[in-house]
Order: sequence, then structure tokens, then C-alpha cells
Amino acid sequence: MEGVRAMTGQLRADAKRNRDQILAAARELLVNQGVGVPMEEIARHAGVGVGTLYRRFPDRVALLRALSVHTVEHMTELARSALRTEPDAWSALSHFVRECVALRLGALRSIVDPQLHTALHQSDEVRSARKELLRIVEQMIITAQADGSMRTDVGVVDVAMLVSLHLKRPFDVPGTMPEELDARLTQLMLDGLRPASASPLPGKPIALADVDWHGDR
Amino acid sequence: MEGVRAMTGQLRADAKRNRDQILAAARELLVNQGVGVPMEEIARHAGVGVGTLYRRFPDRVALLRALSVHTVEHMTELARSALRTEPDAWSALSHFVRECVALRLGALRSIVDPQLHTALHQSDEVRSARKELLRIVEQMIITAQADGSMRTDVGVVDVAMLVSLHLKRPFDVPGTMPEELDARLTQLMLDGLRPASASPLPGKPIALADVDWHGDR
Amino acid sequence: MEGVRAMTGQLRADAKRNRDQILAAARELLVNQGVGVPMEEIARHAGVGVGTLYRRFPDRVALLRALSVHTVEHMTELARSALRTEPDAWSALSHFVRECVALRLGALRSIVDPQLHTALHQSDEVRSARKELLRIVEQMIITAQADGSMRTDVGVVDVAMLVSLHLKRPFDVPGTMPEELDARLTQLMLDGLRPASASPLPGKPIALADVDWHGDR
Amino acid sequence: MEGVRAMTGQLRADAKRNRDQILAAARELLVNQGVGVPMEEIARHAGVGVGTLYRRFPDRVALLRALSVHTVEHMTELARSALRTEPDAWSALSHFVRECVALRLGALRSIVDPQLHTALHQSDEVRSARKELLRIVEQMIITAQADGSMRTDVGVVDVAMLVSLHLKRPFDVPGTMPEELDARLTQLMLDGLRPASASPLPGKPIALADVDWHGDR
DNA sequence: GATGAATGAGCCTTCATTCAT
DNA sequence: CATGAATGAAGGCTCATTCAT
Repeated sequence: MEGVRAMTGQLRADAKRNRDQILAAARELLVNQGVGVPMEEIARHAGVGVGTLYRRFPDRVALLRALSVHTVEHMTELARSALRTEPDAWSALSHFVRECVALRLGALRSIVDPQLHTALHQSDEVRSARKELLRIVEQMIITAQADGSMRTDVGVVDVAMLVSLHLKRPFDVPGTMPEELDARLTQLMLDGLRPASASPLPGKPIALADVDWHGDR
Repeated sequence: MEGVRAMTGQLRADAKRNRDQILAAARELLVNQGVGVPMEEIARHAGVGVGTLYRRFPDRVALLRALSVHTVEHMTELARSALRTEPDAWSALSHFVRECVALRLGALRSIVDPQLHTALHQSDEVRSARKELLRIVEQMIITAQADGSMRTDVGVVDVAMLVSLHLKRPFDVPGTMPEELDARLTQLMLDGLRPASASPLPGKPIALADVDWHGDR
Repeated sequence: MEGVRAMTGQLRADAKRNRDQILAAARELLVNQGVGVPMEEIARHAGVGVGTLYRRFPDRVALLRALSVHTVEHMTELARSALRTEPDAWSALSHFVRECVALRLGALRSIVDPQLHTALHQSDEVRSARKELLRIVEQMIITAQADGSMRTDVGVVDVAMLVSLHLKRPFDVPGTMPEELDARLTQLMLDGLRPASASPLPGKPIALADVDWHGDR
Repeated sequence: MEGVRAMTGQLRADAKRNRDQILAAARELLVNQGVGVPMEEIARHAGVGVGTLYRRFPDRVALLRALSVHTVEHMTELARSALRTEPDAWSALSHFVRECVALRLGALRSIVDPQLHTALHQSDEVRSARKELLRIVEQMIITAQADGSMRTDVGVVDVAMLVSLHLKRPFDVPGTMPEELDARLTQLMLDGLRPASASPLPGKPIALADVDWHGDR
């Protein structure tokens, strides 16, 4: 029984609850205060001791990695659900992107320290979660390009990198920017991906197959 | 004499040299290593002792502020020069944006800590430097919109915020992304600002006059 | 029944097995990794949870004490057996010493923290186990001195302290020292105890009766 | 000037004083409390802040290394001086050994953690200091063996390892052991090195040339 | 009883800033 | 003035021990 637990990643009920609380706390604090948040503050926020946090995630990088995977998986669900609900591929893509932005799913875009950034992505779990997401998005793109609703000189990686620029929570002095700013910027970005606007781009479309290390969350 | 010097912001030649070396070192290290760089490393890189650094800039925030002003002033020069050289307003704007991206003028976009971010902008010097830049860019925009080469539902602040998203140095695992990626993303963004692509935006254009705290560097 | 069990130090079979496994694990890890080994690692090595370890030994000192007693008792058996097997007292003594060294019976000589060391010896069990051992060794010595095979200006405590110096596992860069080193050093020590070599010693022979706190394990 | 300072290992007067105080404090605390002493306590004892300690010695291992070199150099002086003062090689050797024991020059023999031990000796400075010492001692030994005052079946490394066993400060409950104990044990050891006592040793004499990693302080 | 999760005190180390030389 | 030494607060992490399951 214990063995099965370990294999399937099951944890004792309370341990699982703690783990989830920690991830939630980390996510919130990261969004609001940047990657620098003290581990102790994350622990306190999650209602546990530091020791518990460290038992679950051996160090800061491990925590960020788990969070990263968690986020990417969330995005994958959103993408799948958009494909199901929306009438066509372009609507699905833009709906998906708007949701990601609105849900602030880019907490980890904040990571600006190169060591940390690299460490974060040296994880198969992170990489494979991202690859799965990108595969779905690539399908959306190919379909949208086929039916003429999207410019054809871009690949998933172009799109992923572009979108990821919009996923960083902007730390503006609160209240000085209109609510709709995020939505406006996102729409401007999406408009740039339409065929009508296409002006020549340097280089060639970058597809999933063209990079080793695939896009960024 | 000393008094005049102080008043006009003149410094003795070597002092000026020190100041410039420090700013250059800070800029380089910030770009390459993120905002975490120790003051001592900046000093070493600049070839001075920490003491000297602190004499010039009372604390870390002051240094970052100075760097911010310096960068914005650099951008202002680029904008002016683009207006002079380019045939029309839209070319000027896009040329200017491409230059900023290429020169990695967004080192401080890296700042992700909200306290720090706020502190940075609580400076009249920073604010007025930015206001000056935005005034010029606003002129470009208005002209470009008047001659039909730019969509009319955006304001400077929209554009500034959008551009600023592209100014952050992307910390990718080195060598995995094609050289042209930055240029491609920039072009996609510019294409989104063209009239051909315009789809309805939520809210209204945000102009310089619409915000208290004006855009972001 | 339970009462009798408790009194006679009997434990249920599995409990006894646990206890022994823990002691064995502790001994091995102590020998190989120094006194710093985490309790949790000892438990894991013994194939039990920490909880079990703590049920058996209320704290780290208690564990070390038990180990100490265990070791001393082992030495006592070796001494007795040597007396039975060897033709004379000196052979018995030297055989016994060589065995102790070879079996690395000095794991706890590693204890270098004075608080810990003191705590360890503030235990009647430890003290009486050691006293028993020393009584036997004292017999060997007296007999050997009487038949002229050992110098007469030393007492058990001298010998015990001397031997104990050789019981610490030497942490050398593995493989750089010849296998026989331990045996060579032990022999050099034994040779120093022979009458032929005797040169005057400061002070007087220290016998069991001369000290309060008797020798060292 | 500064350059010269760096090259010759010269420090500003106050810095040098601090460095010495730190080494002295470390030595004392190590002798009395084992290698576990908190860095902070060493700093306090030396009358400086932790920061200062860490500026001088980047980490605990560096401090221990410095101390090790310092000690070995001290021993080297003692050995040289003994050679000068004593009438013959054997007297020089035994005088030297007695002095080392009396001065408690074995604080670092306390190091029982194998990682730490290894780390300590992965230092050219430590190794070359030790090699120099061992060369001198080897001379003493060869000469003493030549004039018949020392058994001929041992090499420096044998002697060094043997002596090093006696250099660890014994942590006995204070006051329970007679003052002369150390001197008695040392004498017993020296007697074992005399020709009169020689009984056959397993293996062959281990000389400086026979090991890669040379003895242990 | 056994297990391993949770706790938190404590040590190590870094770095912004101050101050003696 | 420039320098770099000193300081100490703050954060990361470990591990002995307790306690819920």
C-alpha cells in the first residue's frame, strides 16, 4: 500500500493538503512580491512550518519547478477546453491566450535571474509538460493558418515566446493603470498574428521541431 | 567655483569618469545577471571600491534610479534621431522601437520586486525623463495615425506598455533560440499596431494625459 | 508477565530485532560517517521509522550510551575468550588488543564534543560495564607483569587510555595507506609495554583504584 | 603597493590583527569544544563580527585549513629547533614529540567527519606544509636509526601516524585524570620505537616516498 | 506499536551599508 | 577622496524531537 502510494505520487491526506496549500501560497506571493519571497513567508502563508515546506520541496528551485509544472498543466487544460468550446481554431487560440493573461498564469515569467531560470528548466517534468502544451497550441496554429485566419509565417515557438511576454504580472503602482490595459495589450498582440497585418519577418517560422529547448512555459 | 560646479551638476573629470564606469558596469551586470548583483561586484567591475560607489550613489535604489534616467535619456535621443532620419512617423516609431530592443535597453524591466519597482519610480527625475520621452513618442503616434499608417484606437501609454514588454532581456538557455527571435517578435508587435489589423479593443486609447504615473520607462 | 518481561529486560522478539538493527546501523554509520549522522538516516538504515528509533532510545545520547555499553560488553567477551584461549597473560592481552583494533571497536572514540562525551559517561550502566572490562584487563596485566613479560611501571588505566587512542577509526583518504598500517601501529604500541623497552615514566602507575572516572570505554 | 601587499600576503595592520585573533580564537575553541563550534562563537571570541570572519576565511573549511597550516608550521619550527638544541637525533625526535603533545598541537586531530577531513587535505598549502615537516622528521629518524638509537623497521609515515594518535586532546571529565597521564602515554609510545623492544611488524617501513598523501599532521 | 509528517530552533552564509585608514 | 575592512540583519537549510494517523 505504501509502495503504491509512493509510485502514484499519493500522499497522506494531510500531507497532500499541505502540499497544495504551499503551492497556492507560493503562487500568490510570487505573483505579488516577485521570486524573492522568503521561504519562511511562503510557509507562514501556507500555515505550515519551514520544515514542512522543505520536506515537500527540497529547495527553492524544486518549489518553483513544481509550481511551473502545475501552471503549465493548468494552461494545457485551458487549451484543451478552448478547443472543445470555441467554434474555430483562431477563436480557441485567442480565447486561450486571454484566459491565461486574465488568470495571471505567468507568475514565473518574473524569473529574471539567469541561474535560477536555467535551473528551473533543467527538469524533465517541466520540459515534458511544456512540450505537451506546445503540441496542442501547435495544432491550433496549424489549423488556424489552414483556414486563413492566421498569418502563416509564424510557428508555435514564435507564438509561445510572444505570449509569454504578456504573462508577466506588471508591477505598476496599483491603481494608476486602467483595468482594461492587459486586455488591450493582449488584443494588440493577437491582431499582430492575423494575416491582414502580415509584413515580412526576418528568419523563418520556428516550430516545435526547430528548437531543443522548447519555448518558455 | 565649487558652488557653480555643484549647481550645474558638473563633476571633476575623474569623478565623472567614475560615475560613468559605475553606471556602465551596473548596466552590463544587470543585463547579464539580473537585479540581484551585489553592489561589491558592480564596484569591482567598474574598477572602483565600494566606498566610491556609495559616495556617488547613496544606496542601491539611487543607483538604479540613475541608471533608469540614463536609459530613458538614451531612448529619448534615439527617438529624436529617428524622427530626423526617417521619412515618416511610422518608420520613425518602428525604427526607434527596433533599436531599443536591439540595444537591450530594458535592463530594468528585470525589476520584479514591487517594492523596488515602486521606489524606483518615486523619483521626479525618473518621472520627468520618462514624460519627456513619452511626449516625443506621442507625437510620432499622432502623426502616424493622422497619415493613416497606424491604428487610431491606441494611445502612447498603450504603446509604451506594449513596447516595454519586449525590452526585457530574455534569459533563455543560450544558443537554443534563433538570433532573429527578438526581431521577429518585435515585428509581430509592430504589425499589431497597423490599421489593417485593427479589431475592437476594450476601453479607450490611453494617452499621456490619462494617467498619473506615466507608463513604464 | 509483562511485568517480569520489563524487569528482566526482555522484549518481544520483533522489538528486540528492531533494537539490534538500530544499534548495528548506528554503529556502522558512526564508523563510516562520524558522529554527525542524522537520526533519520540511522533509522532508515535500520529499516525502521524515526518514531520507532525514538521509542527504543529516548534521545541521541541514549542511543550512543546503549551503543557504548554494547561495545564494551563485546570487548569484555573478547577479553574473557582471549584469557581462555591464549597460553599466557601477555598473549591474551595483545591478542585482545589486536582484535579490538581490527574490529574497529572504537567508533565512539570519534566523539569529540565534550558535552556529548561527558553526557555519555554520566551513566551508571556505561560506567559499570567499563569497570567490569577493566577488572579483567587488570588481571591480565598483573599476571603478565608477574611473569616478567610486561613492564611494571604501568597500570590498567595507563594501558586503557593508551589502547583507546588506537581505537579511533582513522579517516584517511581511502586507499592511500597500506592495509597493515593499523596492525603496525598497534604492534609498536604493544612493544612499548614490554620490559625491555622500559624507560622511566613520570608519575606512578595508574590502577583502577586510582581514578574516580575509570579510563575511557 | 597594494599589489605587493596582495602578493606577499600582507594585510592592513588591523586586518592582520583580526586574522590572528580569529585563528587564535578558533584554535582555542576547537581544542575545548570540538570542530562543531559555531562560526559565530568563534567570531565573538575573537572580538569581531561574523562578516569579518567570513571575509577572511570564505567558509569553515578554509578556516580549518588555515589553522592546519599554521599548526604544521609551528611544528616544523619546533622540529628544527629541537635538531639544533638536542645532542642527538633521538633526543631531538623525542623532545619534539613531547613538546607537540604538551602544547596540544593536535586540535585538528579531532576531525572525525570524513567529508571534512578529506576537504581539509585537498589543499596544496596543507599538503606542502606537511611534506616539509615530514622531511625534517624523516631526517631525524634516519639519523637515529643509523646511530642505533631507534628501531629500523619503521618509516616516517609510521611514526607520523603514531604520533598523531597522541595529539588529539583527550576530552576527559576534567580533573579525573592525573596531570602526567599525557606524558606517560607519550613515553610509552616512544619506548615502542626503541630497538630493544622491536618485535616483528607486518608489512614494510612506510617512508615519505611510499605514500601519495603523506601521513596526517 | 509503527510510521513518517510537522515543527522550529539553530547554524551557515551573504550582502547592503558604514566607517577607519 | 578612495579604499576596502567591519558589521549585523536576514534568509537558506538541516535535523532533533514531537505527535497525528
